[in-house]
Amino acid sequence: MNNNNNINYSSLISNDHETGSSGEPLRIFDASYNNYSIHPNSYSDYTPIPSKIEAFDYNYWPATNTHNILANQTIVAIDQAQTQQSLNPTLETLVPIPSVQLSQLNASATISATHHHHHIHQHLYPPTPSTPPPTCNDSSTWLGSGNYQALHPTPTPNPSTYRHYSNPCSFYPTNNFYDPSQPQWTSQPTIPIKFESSYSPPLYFETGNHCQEQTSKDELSNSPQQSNWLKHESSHPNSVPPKNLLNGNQLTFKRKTRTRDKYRIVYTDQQRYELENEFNLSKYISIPRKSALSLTLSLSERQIKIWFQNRRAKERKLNKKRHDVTSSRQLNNSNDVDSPSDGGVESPNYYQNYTSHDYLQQQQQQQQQQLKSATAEMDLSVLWCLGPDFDKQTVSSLLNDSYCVESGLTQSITSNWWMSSPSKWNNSLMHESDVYTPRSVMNELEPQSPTSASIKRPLSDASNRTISSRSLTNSKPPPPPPPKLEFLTPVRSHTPDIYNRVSSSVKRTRAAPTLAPSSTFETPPAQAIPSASSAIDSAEQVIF
DNA sequence: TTGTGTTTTACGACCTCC
DNA sequence: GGAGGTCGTAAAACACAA
Repeated sequence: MNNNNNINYSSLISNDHETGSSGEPLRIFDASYNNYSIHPNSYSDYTPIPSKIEAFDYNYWPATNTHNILANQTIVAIDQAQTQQSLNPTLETLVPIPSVQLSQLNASATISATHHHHHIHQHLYPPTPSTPPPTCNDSSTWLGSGNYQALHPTPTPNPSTYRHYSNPCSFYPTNNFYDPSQPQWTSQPTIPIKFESSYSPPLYFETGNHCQEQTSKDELSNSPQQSNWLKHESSHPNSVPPKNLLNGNQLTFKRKTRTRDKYRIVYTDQQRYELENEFNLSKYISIPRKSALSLTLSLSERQIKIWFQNRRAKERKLNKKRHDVTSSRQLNNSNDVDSPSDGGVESPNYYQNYTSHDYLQQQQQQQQQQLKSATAEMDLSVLWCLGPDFDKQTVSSLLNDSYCVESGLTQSITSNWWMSSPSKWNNSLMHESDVYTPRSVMNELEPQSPTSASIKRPLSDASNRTISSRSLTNSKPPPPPPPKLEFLTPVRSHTPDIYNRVSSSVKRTRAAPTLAPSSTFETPPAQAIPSASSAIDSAEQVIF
C-alpha cells in the first residue's frame, strides 16, 4: 500500500505550508471577528435537547454570539501584549497579529507528521512542543480575565499522572501533545510548526522520542517489514513488532494504537465551539479554512478534517434518526397524533410548531433547573449564546463572570453591537489578507458565488475546485432545500440557509450507487454552494 | 461507587474525482 | 496516485441512574 514510501523524516516539519502554497495568506483572528453575530443560518429549528446527540441538531448552535463572547476583543485585550511578545518572530512576520489574536499561538506547534496513504497524511499529535506547557494559571492563555478554561470545570490532572488527555489547562496545544511531561517540553525552540508534509517543503526535523507516541502506523510504514507487521499487528494486537519498530534508530518506531491508553484527546469547548461554528457555516471545510482553523485552534489539519467528517456523520445519524421517527410517526399518526412516541426525537413538524417563545420558555426552565443559582434572572439570550454543548458549570461560570458579561455577553445581545452589515465594518479592522476571519464574516465579505469564489479562492480551496470542476459535469440541479423553519433568535440571522449547501439527499451511497457518479457523489461544495451563494448574494442585496 | 448507555476522537477500508 | 469523501468501528470520555 504505502510500503514504498520512504519518508524523509528530516523534512517533515514546516511552517504552514498550505498557506503558502494556496496563495491565500492565513487569516488570523481579527477584532472584527467579534463583530459577527449574524446567526449563520436560518435553519432555525429548535430541539429541546432530549439527548446530547441532539444538542447541535439543526444548527442552533449560536455561532455568532458565542464568538462574540469568547473572542471578544475586550476580553482578550489583556492578553495581547503577552501573546505577541511570546510569538515567535517568524509568525509575527507572516501574520500580523490582530488585536484578537488567539493567544495560544505562542504555543501553536500544531505539528502533524507525514502520511503517505490516503488521509493518513497528517499526524494528529505534533511531536515537538515549542514551549513548555502553560499552567492553568497562565494568564496569557485564552480570554484573559475571562479565561476560558478557568471557567471551564474540566479538572486539571497532574500532568505527570493524568491518563486521560483532556486538556490539562486552557492551552490548545496540549491537545496535540500527548505527554507534556516529556523533556522536550523545555528544550525546543519556540516555533509554531505544522507538521504535515504532504504539502510542505522541508524545513527541519527534530528527531527523537517525541515522535514515538504520536506517529501513526501508516506514517511509520516506511519499510515493507514495518508495514507488514503493522498490518499484521492490527489483527494481532499482542504480537511483537520487529525490532526496528521498537528502537531502531532516532526514529524509534512505536506504533500508535487504538488500544493503548493514549487513545484520544478531548477538545476544549472553545475548540469544539469554533469547529461547530465553522460547521454551521459550511458542512465541508475548505483547505484555506482548514489551515486557518488549524492555526487558530492549534489542531492539526487532519484533526480538523476528521472532526468535520465525524460531525457530518453525526448529522447524518441525526437525520436518519429523525427520518425514522417521522416515518414511524406517520404510520401511527392516524391513531394518536400527539403521542409522544419520539423517544426524544422530533419530527420536522415538531420543529415547525415549536416557536421561539416555546424555545425561550423551555430554555429558561432548563437553565433554571440546571443552574439552581442566582442565574434565575439571566438573560436567556446569553445562555443561548453559549450553545448547547457547554456544560452547566461553564455556563454558570461565564454568567457569573462579570467581566465576561460586561464586555461581551451583554453586548452580544444589543442591537448595535454587532454590525451585521459589512458596510458598517471598520475597514481598518478588516484585513482579510492577513487576518483569520470566520467563515460567516467571509461570506459577508466574499459572497461565494460560483464565479467569484473560484476566482478569489483558487486551487487550494477544495470547495472551489469542486465548484469549477464538478459542476461542469453535473447538469443535475441541486436538490431543493428542505423547508426552512423559522426560529426567532436574539440576533436574527441574515444569512441564508447555508445548511443546504450540503444536501444529504444527494449523498452518495455505497450500497446503492444507482445514479451517475457525477451526480451521486456527495460534493456539497459543487452542488450546493452555487445555490447557497446565490442566496447569499440575494440576501446581501437585501441587506444593502 | 459502579454499571450502563451515549458522545467524542480517531482510524481503516474503500470510494470517487482530478 | 493523491486528495477527501463515507461507513463502520474502537476506545476514551462523559452523563446519569441505581
